[in-house]
Formats: sequence, structure tokens, C-alpha cells
Amino acid sequence: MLELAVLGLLKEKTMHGYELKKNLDEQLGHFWQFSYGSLYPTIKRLAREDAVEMELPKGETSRRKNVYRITQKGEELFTDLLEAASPDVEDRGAFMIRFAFSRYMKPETRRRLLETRRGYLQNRLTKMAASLKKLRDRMDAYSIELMRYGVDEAEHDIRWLDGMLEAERRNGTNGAVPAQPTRPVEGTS
Amino acid sequence: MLELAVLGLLKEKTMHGYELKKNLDEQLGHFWQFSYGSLYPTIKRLAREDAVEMELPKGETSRRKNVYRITQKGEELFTDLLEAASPDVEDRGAFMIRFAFSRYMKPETRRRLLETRRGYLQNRLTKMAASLKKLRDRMDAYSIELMRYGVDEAEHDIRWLDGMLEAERRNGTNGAVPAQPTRPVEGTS
DNA sequence: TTCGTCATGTAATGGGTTACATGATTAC
DNA sequence: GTAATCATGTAACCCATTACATGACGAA
Repeated sequence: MLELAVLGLLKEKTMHGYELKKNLDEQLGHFWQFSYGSLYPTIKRLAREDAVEMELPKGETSRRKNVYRITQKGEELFTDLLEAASPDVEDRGAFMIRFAFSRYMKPETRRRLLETRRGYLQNRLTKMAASLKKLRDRMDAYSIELMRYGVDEAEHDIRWLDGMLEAERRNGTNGAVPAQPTRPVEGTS
Repeated sequence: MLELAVLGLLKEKTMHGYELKKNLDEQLGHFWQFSYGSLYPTIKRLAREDAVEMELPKGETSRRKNVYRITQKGEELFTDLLEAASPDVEDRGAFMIRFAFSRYMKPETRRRLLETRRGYLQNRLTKMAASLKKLRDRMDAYSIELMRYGVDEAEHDIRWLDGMLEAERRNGTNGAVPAQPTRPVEGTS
């Protein structure tokens, strides 16, 4: 996941580690956290595999900053990771990271991503709704509330994904400049 | 986290590993996943520490099922883990697991849990709203949508937590039989 | 001058996933 | 009888966190 995210950011512009983390925290921090102790080794690994390379410090910047650039090999690795057939569909964070980079996907892969997630959620929703019904009177108020939260969220996310899929369809198969999906209606459940 | 969850379930009734996982998947699977390769070692560890003990197979059940019971030591460990001062507030899964067992908390600890999470979300929300505004025109539609999702969710969760805190207040400090919190109003944003 | 934040790293430790391995029981 | 699911476990591997360590720079 970290590899994907690092490569995804480096596709836009060269960056150093600290900057990479700042940007990722800003964009994905709500869904996914990680530490420097995991970031720096990951960058080194990518460098060892020639997926990224360090920029020579040409301008006389006194402060030591290791600025990295993505290589051709890195671009390929990124695509492989992104396009990978069986993404970890039950992990919301993993889904969101992929989604963040979905502009780089082939329209068909993007559609598959959204639909696979939708299918998983639909399945979860059915099970959750059933156990909520079944266990309702044996459970305490907090557990019930937790389950209700889960059900509501799954319903919300399904509507959200439907909005997105609809927007994809409206855009046809070109997918070059995806339209802003319509805001799914809340408060319907 | 797994330890907490396992002990929390065993407080209600004795169970074997497979059953434990089934129940946890049902109740918390939407927020948190784990594998048997992590469950069984965890149970063993808890057994080594005398936090749980195996029930003797008295009834002649041919099938080998290792049924576990929580011990006094386990009850204490559970309380320690649950009441722990600095819970991992930025992790939604971790929060939800604690919340699932919040009936076992002292009312004050419960209030602190909800409020700490609220504070974190409020903080996140401010930052996210700011960067959404700032980066809006430099970002592609998918990244914008992702950020908007994050903002909406944070707002929703804050309302949810406020509903819960309000219910806690209505119930006074006894907290014995927590009331069903009112359903927070959706679609206000 | 001191505090916050920029900036990079390592080592120990722990824990989780995946894959493998086995076998009993139930339902069709 | 055979497929699904019940049921338990282990080993290798990966990777992430925590804690530690260092030091420069900018602002107050």
C-alpha cells in the first residue's frame, strides 16, 4: 500500500520523504495512517529496486533533503500495483488509497474497483441487517448502536458508489476527465 | 486489540476459537478484520498468562473443541486494556472496538472516549476542509471526491458522537442501563 | 535562546498475514 | 459420496510501530 501511495505521489512531482508523508497525511490521513519508521525503509526499498532514484542536489541547498524521482520501472510497478486483479476489497483504507489514484486506471479497471467494493458492501449489509434483527434483544444499547452505524454506513457507501458508477457511465468509456459525481442523497434510510 | 476483543466476548460466555472469530466478524467485521493465524496464537498467549483457561471436556463431545473461559486475572486485564488512558484515537477500528465494549466502562471513561474521538475528528475536519478549499483546483475529480467523502464522514461522525454524548448526559452518571441514543439527523451538511 | 517543525534514519520488538496442513461433521 | 463448513494449528515472512538518535532552520 505504501509503495503504491509513494509512487502515486511521485508521479506528479519529485519529493523528499518528509514532504511525501505530509502530502499523504493530508490526502489520506482520515483513512490510513503510517509512520516514518515505515516510510523511509519503503523509499529505500523502492530505490534498491530502481523504482525511484534520488535527484542530485544541484542547487546549493544547505539542508540535506533527499529528493526522489520516479523511474520508468517505477511507473510500471505503479501500474502493476494499481491494476492488480484482486485488491483487498474488505479493507476500506486500501480501497480508498486505490480510489485516490483511480485517475490513472483504465476506465474498465476503475469500474471493476467500484463494483467489487459495492458487491462486498452489499453482502456485508445483508449479513449485518440480518444479525441486527436476530440479536437485537440480546444485545446492549452500545452494540446495537455500533451495528446500526455499520448498516447505515454500508447503505451510504453503496449509494455513494452508485453515484460514482453512474457518473462513469455518463462519461462513456473515455474516462479522460471524469465528471464530478452527483452528491448521493443522505437521510433516506 | 485482539486480546481486548477476545476477553470482551468471553466475559459473556465461554467459547472456542472458531466461535470467537465468527462472533467478532459478525459484530466488528465492518471495521476490523483478522485471521486465524493471529487469533489462535493470541488465545494461547492469553492462556499462558492465565487470563483465560480451557474448559474440561466433561460432556462427551467427540469433536475436539477448545472451549475457553475468562479468569479473574483476565477480567482485570480486560479492565486495564479498556480503561487505558491513551487509546489510539486516530484509528477508527480501534475506537469502534472499544465502543463495542463501552457498557463495561465507567461512565466517565466512556464519556472521555467519545469526547477524545470527537476532538480528534473536529481537528481532522478543520484540516481537511482547509486543504479541500486550498487544493480544489489543483486536484483531479477523484481526489476531490475522496476529500469530500472524508469531510462528510467526519461531520456525520461528530453529529453521531454528539447524539451519544447527549444521551450519556440524559442518563446521568449512573450509566447502568444506557439509553438508546437518538438517531443523529443526517443530510444537514 | 528556545521552541516548533523540518528532516532523516535505525534497531528492537511485536504482531499480523499467508500459506500450509489436517481432519471431523453436516447437509445435500 | 462429496462439498461446504466446522475446527485447530504452525512456520515463514513481511512489515509496521515504537523508541531512540541526531541535527538544522526559522520564528518568537
